[in-house]
Formats: sequence, structure tokens, C-alpha cells
Amino acid sequence: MAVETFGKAPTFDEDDEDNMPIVFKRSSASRQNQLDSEAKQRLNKLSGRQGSDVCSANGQTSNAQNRTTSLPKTSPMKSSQVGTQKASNSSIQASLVKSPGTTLKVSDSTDSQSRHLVKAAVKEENDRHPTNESSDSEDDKPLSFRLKGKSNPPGKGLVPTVLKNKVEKSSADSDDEIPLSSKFHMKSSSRVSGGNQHGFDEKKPLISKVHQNGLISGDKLQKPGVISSKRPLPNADSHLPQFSSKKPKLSDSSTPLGSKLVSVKAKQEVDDNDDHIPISQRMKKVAVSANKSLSSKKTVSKVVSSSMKKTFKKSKKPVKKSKYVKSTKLLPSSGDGQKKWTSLVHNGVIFPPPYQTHGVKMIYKGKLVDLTPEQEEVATMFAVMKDTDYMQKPRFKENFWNDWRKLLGKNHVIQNLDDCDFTPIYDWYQTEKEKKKQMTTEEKKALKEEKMKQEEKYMWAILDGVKEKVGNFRVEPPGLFRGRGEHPKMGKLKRRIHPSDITINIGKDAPIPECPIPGERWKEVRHDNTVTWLAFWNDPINPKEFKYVFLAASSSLKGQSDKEKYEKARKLKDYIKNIRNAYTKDFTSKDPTRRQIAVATYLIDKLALRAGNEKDDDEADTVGCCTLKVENVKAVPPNLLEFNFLGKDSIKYENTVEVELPVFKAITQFQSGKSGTDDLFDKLDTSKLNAHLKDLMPGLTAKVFRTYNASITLDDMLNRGTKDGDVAEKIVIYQHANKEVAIICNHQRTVSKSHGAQMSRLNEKISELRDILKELKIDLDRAKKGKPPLKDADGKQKRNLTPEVLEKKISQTNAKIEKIERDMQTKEDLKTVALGTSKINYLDPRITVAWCKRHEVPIEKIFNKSLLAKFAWAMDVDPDFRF
DNA sequence: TTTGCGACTTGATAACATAGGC
DNA sequence: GCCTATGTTATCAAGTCGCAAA
Repeated sequence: MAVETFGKAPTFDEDDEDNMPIVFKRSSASRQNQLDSEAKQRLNKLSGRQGSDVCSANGQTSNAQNRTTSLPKTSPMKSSQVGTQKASNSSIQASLVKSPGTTLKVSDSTDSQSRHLVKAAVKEENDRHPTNESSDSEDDKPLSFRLKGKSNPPGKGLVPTVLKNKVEKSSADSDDEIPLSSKFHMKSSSRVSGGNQHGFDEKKPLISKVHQNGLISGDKLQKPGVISSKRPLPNADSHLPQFSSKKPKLSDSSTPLGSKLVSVKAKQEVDDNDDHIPISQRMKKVAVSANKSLSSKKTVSKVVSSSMKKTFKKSKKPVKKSKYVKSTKLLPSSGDGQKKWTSLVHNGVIFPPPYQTHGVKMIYKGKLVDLTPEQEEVATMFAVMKDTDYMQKPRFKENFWNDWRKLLGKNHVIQNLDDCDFTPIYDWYQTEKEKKKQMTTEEKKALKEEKMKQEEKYMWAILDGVKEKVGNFRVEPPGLFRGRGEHPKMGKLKRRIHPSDITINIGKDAPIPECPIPGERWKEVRHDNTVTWLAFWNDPINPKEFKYVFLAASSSLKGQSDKEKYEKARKLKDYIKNIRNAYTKDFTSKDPTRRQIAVATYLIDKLALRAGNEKDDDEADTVGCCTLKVENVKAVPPNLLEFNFLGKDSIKYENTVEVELPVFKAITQFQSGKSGTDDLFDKLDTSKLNAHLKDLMPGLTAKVFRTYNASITLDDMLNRGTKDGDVAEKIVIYQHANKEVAIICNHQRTVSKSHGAQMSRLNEKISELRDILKELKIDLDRAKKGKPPLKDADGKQKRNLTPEVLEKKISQTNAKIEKIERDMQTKEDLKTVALGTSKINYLDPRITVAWCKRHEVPIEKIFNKSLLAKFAWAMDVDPDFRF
């Protein structure tokens, strides 16, 4: 096996007490009733200093998934690694360079729509700022260099309470103060010229690079934005307290939190301690061994896997005819509220086809009923949901009935829902579905092509001369609202959206998209380049809210903000020690607000809880950290906290954690004198919390902790866990790390209906193989004695095989059994865990790409086509990249 | 200080496509 | 070559968070 088994018994480094891990284990919390009992029993510890599993509230010990492991210290990247980076990176880059010279690039698509778009784009392009600069990503900067000047004393504690030896790092030393443009001038290449794979304008500093300790950075390099019609452009630095027009709320409180805590940010620590490692990881002592030097130079560090090369080659391939390409590059950065684009051309949105009546009559009180097409359409929406869980929900039926009734009118023959029989419509729908299924491959293909033809022109936009995919160009069709959990509005009619509902956003000089429905017109056309949406309409269920049409995840615009997100999370690494220090100190603060902020931040950091905005009464009753109710947390002496609440999407969060005593005490204090439904953090909301976090680190918000902890967990587990072995074994390591992150983030999925059947089938297969194995062994014995093999089950004489051949067969069969057993284990482990969400949203793709490069794992074994496109910006990362 | 608006990101799952077993 | 398990993509709901107005 290529790896240490993560599930092994913990081994702590007893000698290095300060590095003793904090125990942090997230249970695979369950969806309402779907959690397997195993996961339910998982016990999580937050601050234990012992490696043993702790009994959960129900008295059971945690299982293998909850194993406690501790981690040794991570080391900053060795300076000796630095040298290899450029070379290997540049060779990769070389393979990635494409379409130099022009802004408008070649595309593989040349339909007339596209030509039309290009024309407009060219016109728009002429207005563009001609000197768009770009430079290479900070990835090129080795971590060791980025942390230059930072030192960290060895043997530092992991738990904030035991933190010591603060090493002050002048903010001026931080290379984050330096405009990226100057840091990477040697590699800069203009996006306009098409020479930069990234396409980032690194001169536009990342949010955290804009100001630190009040220093002006490269922000001034940014081109002036176009004035928004909506509201004045916010100051690019408005996220920083000192420039904010709004005073951070907490600074108003009796205790001057802000001033005291701001000093925290100036202290930056080197990562020779574990503070940048998520608590979850620090607590897991992976028995790291020989592969400690994983990140050190192996010859592979210069090697790109063949498949990876293939991928790169593909993206490099110039596309035909068109003057633009589907971009894999990133746009010049734009700050919040700043100009996001200069030219934008697109064809608007496509509408669902008008309703076609089927004429199937439903039954009311045993009699067939005539419905108008409008009434029939809504009745059909309801009828086809017969097999869903919504039909068991009275609220769903009530809401549907209220809306449908309005369409029926007061005097309609149908007077109540209970006497309605929608079966004829349901049966008709099933027949239609069956017909569709029965279509020949050719018919299906033709249908698909027809659809593609109709949609082609809406699929693409040209943003600053680059052809980009549009994400959701289809207007949502009418239907019944499928709110999650106990959403008060479930079942309501989501009415049809018309062009007159839609506001289009497009470049000033671009042709206004033709309204696809004759005789109708758009609600409004705007030319707002401070936003990225192409169109929006008001959500018919909640008219105060909007539905937007954005570019696809693979677009430069999204890639740009994705990268900024991860850079911000990476920056937290430099601050995390002091942040943890600060909140630990405040666990015992006399100021209750301060105490609540400290404990909330702790929970967000350690449990990856979401911020928890306030919700309206017309939304499902779910909570996040700031909105936790007293009843959601049970304090079990001496220091256990049992969390039980519905989080986003009404996914159940169940987790028992062991916390530091001051946290436990604080929680019991917050609970005292309150009823179960009262707010646990009554002096807190997300804006107060985030205002406070911004005092600690520019741009820091609650959600950054999730990204940070997810990515650092992956980075750490991969680097500690990967050993030599074949690709399949390495992929198992990756999945394991991915799974840990998914568990930390509570990303769940429903157990597939066929899970049980699949497992039994695999079990059967294993026993078949074992029988075969037995026979082979007998035959081998006989062959060795020169005897012929026994007859098979049908009584036929088997072929005479040499002992060598039989031995080979035995080993092949053993390998097959092992593989199935491994697959079964993985399947069982992952049956309630969704790996995709963290991969898409929380794991810095550069960690994955760099790891693949280091370990010769083809990147497409980890990222599918969509992810490869989404993370194009991360593909040329240096193999030595660490989060 | 609170509320609401606006613009995004994050999320589970339904629908669809495809690979691989028979 | 068919069928189905599995993987991928589309869908749209539900979060976060900044900002401005009340």
C-alpha cells in the first residue's frame, strides 16, 4: 500500500508536548434519518490532549472513521526545493502557451451567431483599455520565499491556550505588501497579447494585498472603473476597517475590541508549527514516516504525467476559424464593485417552450373534469410529483391547492384537493416517459442535435473579446416550488417567466439581444460593467430575490474570483495562530459580547460551521453558528458539547465534540436563564462577527475558515499520507483526504437505493472468487505432484496447467479479491459522504494539481472534464506548491 | 442599528451520458 | 450489442456578505 493507513491507532509524539495534537473529529453527520448508526456514534473531540478515543454520549466508542491521530509538525517548504520550481513550471507552461499575439482568438465555432458576436466584440474591443497587463500567479513564488523572514520557534503548542513564543513579523516584511506585479515582473506577459496562460493581472492586488497596516499597495495600478448606474463604486479598500465608511459595529461596544485586536494581524508566524494546520488535522496523528520528505525533490517534480500532458496539449490546441477562443485564462482582476469587464456581448436567454396541452382529463369525485390549458398545466405539475416525498407533506399540498385554486376560480367544480384524482395525468406522463425511453439512438441523437442547434447561440458570450461559456442561459421553466426541508413555501406555483420579467446586462456597444418571443420585449437593458450577470429576473416565489444568469464556472471571470478566494484562505494561514490566540484569551473575557464572539469564532474555526445569517419566517428553519439556538447545543459535563441542528439545505448536523473547559463554561453561561428556542449567541449576528474578523485580517469573513480548513486538511493529508505505490493506491489516498474534508464540512448525500444490492453482489463475487481460489490451490498441489486437476462442477475434466500458470492464476484471483474488498470498503465509507462539493468549492485545485505532478498521478483521475475546465487557472502550478 | 437589496457562492439532487459487464 | 451501474452535468434552492437606506 502506498500509504499509511489513516485509520491506524494514534501515535503521539510524547516528547513534544507542545505539538500534541488537538483532537478534532467531525462525525459524518446525518441527513435527517439517513445517517448510518455508525456515523451517528462518532465522537469528536476538539481539544483533547490524549490520543484515545472518547466515549460518545451514548457510551459507544468512536469507530475507525473517528480514529484519533496526531500530526507531526509541518515544515515550511525547503529552500532547496525552490530551485526546481521554475524549471519544472516553465516546462509545463511552455506546453500551455497558446494563441499569442491577439486579443481576439480563434474558435472552433463559426456559426453565424458567433460571427455576429465577434463583430460586436471587435467593436467593443476597440474601446478597451489597450494596456491590459498581466503577470504570473503567486504560485510561482515558493512558499519558503513567501514566508521569508518569518521564523517560528519549534515546539510550539497547537491549542491556542498553549500558544507561546509569538514571533513578530513586520507587515512590511510580508511579500503580500508588495504588489504582485513587482514580485513577478520577470514572468509577466500580457493577457491582451495572449501569452499568459493564467491571464491574471497580478498587478491587481488580491484583497488582502491591497492594504495591510494601512499601506497602500498596488491598487492604484488598477484602471478606473466605469461608473455604475446603480450605486457609487465602493472604495476598493472598503473592506478594510480603516477605510470603511461604516464603523465596524463591534468597535462601538463598550470594550474597544477593534483596537486591541487589530494588533493581532501584524504578528505573522512561520509555519514551523501546526497553527496553519486545521485543528482536525493537528489532532490526527498520522504516523508519518519515511515519506516525511514527500514534498522534497523527487525526480517527478519535473515530470508532468503523460495524461496531464495530454490535457494540456488539448487546451493548447488552437481552434479553428473564429477570432476568439473559449478562454482558459483569467481576466485582469477587479476589486469589489469595480469594473468587471470592458466589453460584453451575448445573445440573451432562451425560454422554455410554451405549454402544450395533452388533453388528458383528471377525475374529481369520480367524474372527468375539463380544465383550461393553464389549469391543466399546473395540475400536471402536481400529478407528476406523485412519487416524491413532497406528496406526504401537507404544506406542499396546501400551498399547491391555494395557488391552483386561484387559477380554477371560485366557482369551479373542483372545490377541494382531497377529492381530486390525478392518476390519468400521471399515467399519461409515465407513458410519455416510456415513449421517450424507447426512442432509438438515432432519434435521440437527432432530438439532441435539434436542441443544440436552438441553444447554440445562447451558450456563449464574448467577454473582453474572449469567448466564454454561459452558465445557465435557460430561463427556469414554470413548476411547483421544491423548497428543501420544511420550507413554508413548498408547493407554490413558480409561474412562467416572460421576457418582460428579464433585465439584460450587456456592453454598451453590443447589439441588444433580440427578444426570442415575438411581440414581447425585455423588461430592461443595462450596461453595468461592475457586475458579472448577463441577465436576471425576480424569483417568482420570493419576488424580493433574483435569479441571475452568469458565465459558466470555467470562465475567466469565475476562475479569477475562485483564485482570489483561495489566496485569501491561504493568507489566513499567516494569521491563524494569532487569531486562535486572541479568541482563546477572550473565552474568559468579562465582556459577554466579546466572549460570544470568541466562542463563535472558535466553533467556526474548529467545526467549520457556517456563519448563520438571520432568516425570514418564510424560509426553512435552519441555523448556522450565529443563529444557533440553546436547544441545538447540549453541554455534557465535564466538557462535551453535543450539536444537533439543521444546517443549510436542512441537512442535519449531529456532532459531539470535546472542547476546552473555558469554551464549555462559556456555552453553559450563554445558555443559562434561556429557553431552548432562544438564541445561544444573543449578542451576535454575522455582520458583527465578520466586522470583528476583518479587524483580525483584511477581508476575513466566517466562510474563509471553511475554505482554509478544507484546503489545509487536504494539503496536509496528501503530503503526510502519500507513499510510493501505484496510481490506484494514490487515488485511494486522495479520496481518503477528500472524504475527511467532506466530513469536516458536513457534505452529505443520500444513500443510493441500490447500495444494499450492490454490496451483496460484491460479496457474492468475493465468495465465488474464494471458491475458485480453493480449487486453484488444490489443482496446484496436484500439479506439483504430477497429478491431473480435479473435474469441474459440471464433471468435466479441466485443462492440465503447469504449477507456474496455476500460481499466476492464484495471485491474479487474490488481487481481484483485494480490489473488490477495497472497492467495497470505499463504497461503504462514502455512502453518506459527498466528495464533489468540497472538490468544487473548498479545495484549492493547486494542491491537487501539484500533488498529481509530484506523484505522477494523471490529473484527470481526480478532476473530471468540468473540473479541469473550471480549474484551468491552476494547471500550471509548481509541483512544490503547498497551500 | 436595523433592514433590505443586490450579487454572488455553495449545495444536494435530478436528469442525463457513458463505460463496462454480460 | 444491450443493459445497467456509475459518473457527469444541469438545475435551482439556499446560503454568505457588502452596502445603502431607513
